[in-house]
Amino acid sequence: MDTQPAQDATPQPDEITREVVDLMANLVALFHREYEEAAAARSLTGAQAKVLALLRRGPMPMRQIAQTLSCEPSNITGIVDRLESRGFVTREADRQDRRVKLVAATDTGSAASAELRESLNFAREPLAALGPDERTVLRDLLRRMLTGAAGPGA
Amino acid sequence: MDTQPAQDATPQPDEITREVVDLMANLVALFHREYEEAAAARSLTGAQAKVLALLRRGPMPMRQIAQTLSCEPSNITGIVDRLESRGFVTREADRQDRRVKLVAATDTGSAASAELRESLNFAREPLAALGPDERTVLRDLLRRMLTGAAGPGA
DNA sequence: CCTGAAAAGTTGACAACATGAACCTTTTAT
DNA sequence: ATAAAAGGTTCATGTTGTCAACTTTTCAGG
Repeated sequence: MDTQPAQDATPQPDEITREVVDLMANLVALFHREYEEAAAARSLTGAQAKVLALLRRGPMPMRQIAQTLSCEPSNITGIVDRLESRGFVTREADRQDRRVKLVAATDTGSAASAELRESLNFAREPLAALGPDERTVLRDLLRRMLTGAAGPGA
Repeated sequence: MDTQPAQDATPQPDEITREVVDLMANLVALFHREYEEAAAARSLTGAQAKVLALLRRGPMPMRQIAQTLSCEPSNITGIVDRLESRGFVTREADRQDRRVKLVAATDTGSAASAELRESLNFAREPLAALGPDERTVLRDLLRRMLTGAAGPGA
């Protein structure tokens, strides 16, 4: 295990970084599957669950939803259509700017979202392998990673 | 900081766990977006890139691909169709069992996959916030989480 | 005031992904 | 030899995603 010097122009990623990326990819895949499953168990798709989760803090304009999820506004139209037709959200025009449609979760929607969130906390297998102290360390590391990047606050 | 005793039947998730789950969800979203972007930059979809990544270790039957990605075999048919039509993979019958179709990456396919993997290592913004020691700690934690769960080995 | 540019959402066409049922081929068991 | 089972594919259907064109509302100049 000789430490190889970073060569000239290419920022050669060290072994640790490479492995962390791989592990992360696996964890992301696992997380993603479980999220989809948990959503499906409540007859929601992943995308619908994500939108519903965004509305936990209050109503939000279509455009902002699209920006937060990094997709086209026209895509959100369809997702909200389906959520609305099932009574999970409502659409109403903003008083200040009538171009804006504020999407708000109904009680049913909030309940479904909260329930899903709770189920995630419990079903999350991977975390079971870590003790309290380790979770704290993990939390701090994740915090650093997220605030350093595109941290949307809170 | 009083340690609250686990109450009776409900495994009340502590604050730390809850926050870790939330952070994880954000990180997963970020990772996912970047993966899709990196794949799109090589005119691959996320699903296609995932399949191609699976073939890094050698040819694999359709069914096994489906199982690994937790989806229906019929879904893989389409994805492999598109990869094949672009020369990224080949399909050939297994000698032992001619029902089985072995999907193998072509040179072009392997190159694209490797390139994407490399680009991930470098583009991974969140990791930039962590120093070498912290990455090591993170790696160990992630390892524990994955081997404890449904670790498919390495 | 009025006209035109810009912003927010929606619509329509289209491709990819995902599922489930029905089907064909090959293997395996009886 | 025949039936059951396993691996893939096909078809129908629904959701997600993009892009371009369009409507409505707001805002900026003249």
